[in-house]
Amino acid sequence: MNENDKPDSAACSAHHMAIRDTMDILAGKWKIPIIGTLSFGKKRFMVLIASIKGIAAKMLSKELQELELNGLVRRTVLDTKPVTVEYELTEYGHSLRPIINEMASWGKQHRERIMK
Amino acid sequence: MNENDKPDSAACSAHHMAIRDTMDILAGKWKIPIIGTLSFGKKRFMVLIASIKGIAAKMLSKELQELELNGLVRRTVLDTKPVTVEYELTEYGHSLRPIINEMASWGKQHRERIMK
DNA sequence: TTTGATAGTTTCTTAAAGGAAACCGGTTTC
DNA sequence: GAAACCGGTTTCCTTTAAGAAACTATCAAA
Repeated sequence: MNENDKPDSAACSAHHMAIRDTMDILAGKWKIPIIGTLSFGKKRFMVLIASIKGIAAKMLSKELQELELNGLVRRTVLDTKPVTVEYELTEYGHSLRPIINEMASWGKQHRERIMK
Repeated sequence: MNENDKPDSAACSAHHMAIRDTMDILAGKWKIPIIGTLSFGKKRFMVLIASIKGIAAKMLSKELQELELNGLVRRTVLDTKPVTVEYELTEYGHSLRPIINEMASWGKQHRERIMK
């Protein structure tokens, strides 16, 4: 294979597509904070609002919907006096751990590298 | 530690920041295709334009500048008849491999999961 | 019956990302 | 001298992401 050839562009673009899928799922300002917060256990809507500094209700609800759609988060309505809603990471949601950890450690050493 | 507490919010937000740094570096529609294409070897500007389907000169040049700024890509001007410019991944650029591979494999199985 | 809590939605506005097309400066071949 | 090649930049426009603030529906306690 010559360096300047496109090597198997079909497999290659499937590769890029898979990466983009993953990026899209984690995209936006709030997905990581939300997943990070939920990784410590289930939380109600208002608790999330309070835990994630700066997030607005609109954003939280929108991002949670996307995460739920992708099967990463489970939403449970509880039959309490004022209705409460609990959000938690699914098993599948937890499967993002390795990726997130890799990104965190790369990001950390990158910051150090940039500083000096 | 109670499940509903914020556990060490300082370390936690440093963690999120590191993840965001990594995401930002890979963000945008073209970073992954560019890195992917360069991972097979150095390429000239026009070759990149031709290899990366759909990219416009403006975007390519902008994204390459960012990648260079972050030390992931090296730009070399060659003293040829019409000046040509070669772009290549640095060692540092190659250090993204593990992350990119993890994202690719997670993305692949996610796509399969969504299909069924 | 008014107030407060919960879990959102709606509306309006601004900021950032991205694309299409034209342009530019240097060089070289016809 | 005209046209072409290379590596961009500029301008203009559209789309998308995000934030702030107000609003809604349901229930329960005071």
